[in-house]
Amino acid sequence: MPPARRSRTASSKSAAAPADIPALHLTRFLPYRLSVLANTVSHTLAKLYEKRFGITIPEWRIIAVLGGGETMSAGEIAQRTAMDKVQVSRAISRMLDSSLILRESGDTDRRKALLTLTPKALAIYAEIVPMALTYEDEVTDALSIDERAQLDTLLSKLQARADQLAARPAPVAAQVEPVEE
Amino acid sequence: MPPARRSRTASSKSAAAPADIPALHLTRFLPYRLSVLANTVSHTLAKLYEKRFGITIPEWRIIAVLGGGETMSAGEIAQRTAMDKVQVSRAISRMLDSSLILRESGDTDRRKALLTLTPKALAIYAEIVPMALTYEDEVTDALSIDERAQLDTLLSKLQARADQLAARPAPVAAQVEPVEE
DNA sequence: CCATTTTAGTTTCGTTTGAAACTGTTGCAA
DNA sequence: TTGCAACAGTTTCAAACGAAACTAAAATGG
Repeated sequence: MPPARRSRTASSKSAAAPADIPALHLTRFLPYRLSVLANTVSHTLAKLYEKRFGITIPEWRIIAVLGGGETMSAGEIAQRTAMDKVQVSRAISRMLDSSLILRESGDTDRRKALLTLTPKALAIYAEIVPMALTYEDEVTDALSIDERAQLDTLLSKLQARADQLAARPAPVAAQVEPVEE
Repeated sequence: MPPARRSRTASSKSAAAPADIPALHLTRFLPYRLSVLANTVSHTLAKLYEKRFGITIPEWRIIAVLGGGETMSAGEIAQRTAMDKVQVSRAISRMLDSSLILRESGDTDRRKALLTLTPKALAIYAEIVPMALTYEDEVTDALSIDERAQLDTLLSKLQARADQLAARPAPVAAQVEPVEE
């Protein structure tokens, strides 16, 4: 069932009486729901990774993109994992310490370091991928086949829109001085 | 279109050759997609809140649940916002500093503090709710009416399942010693 | 060529986080 | 009662984070 939509009456700015302010219920607020769901899922998975392999989510992501045996630069990893370069840099230095990754500076461009997984990391990859996919399956088991396809579509559309809105410069017009009582 | 499902061949544990390991593409991996989407959305919204009102997401959530003018304890807030008590405690102390919240210790139970928004915070509530709903609308504008209903259903089902899986005790059987090369 | 800008990645710094320990209060039970 | 467990909330400490400054190498262009 479509959620009952709240009415959006104009709000009087100084109202201490909450009566005419449109209500917002967090539990029906999309950003909140997404955040809670993503959190639950990530957290569960992170505990699994941590317990079994002692790695964090950033490290797992790097293993995931390099798991095919490819070699790439930190920048490429950042793009593919949607992490920023600082996060990638730190994860890589942790992985160097635990010899999960190999770094050799590029031949043609000495700024770019070529990164490859070590056999140790590849062994983790081989074990962690089935684990991750199993967990994903367990979650999506809550859905019918049709619903899984819907989910795929919806997530893509929402991400595209969210990206678009995120890229939009801050609404300058609404820039007013902070609220005072 | 339903995402092409990856085959799940058995993996040889020590394989340094990546050939027979089931592939995992982050961009199709549900936990990753959820995390990126939730992140994009939260981040965009957080910047809006911060710019306009100088508040963080935890503070916004507290304002959201107390915005009706109700009074409740920190514990209740924690439940309703899905934040843990530490996060709530810290947000409240920030809000006390900026006089967004009022705390009076309970009469019958002096452990529980009764929390209420100040008029200043209610004014923020009145302004922020339309902003938040507008952003939500902008995001969901990417979807048809049908799709919005689907989204509601899917998120509820996924959250229920994720909660269930999170509550499940860690798979003890899989507890093996860390991977060594 | 040399000076400037751009790019790749790292470091730093102040803040936020999460887990665990802690304080104070209430409820329960011998 | 008083002694102990459970509860509400806070503090502490170490790890993780993000933004911005920084270093080093390549590309640009006058």
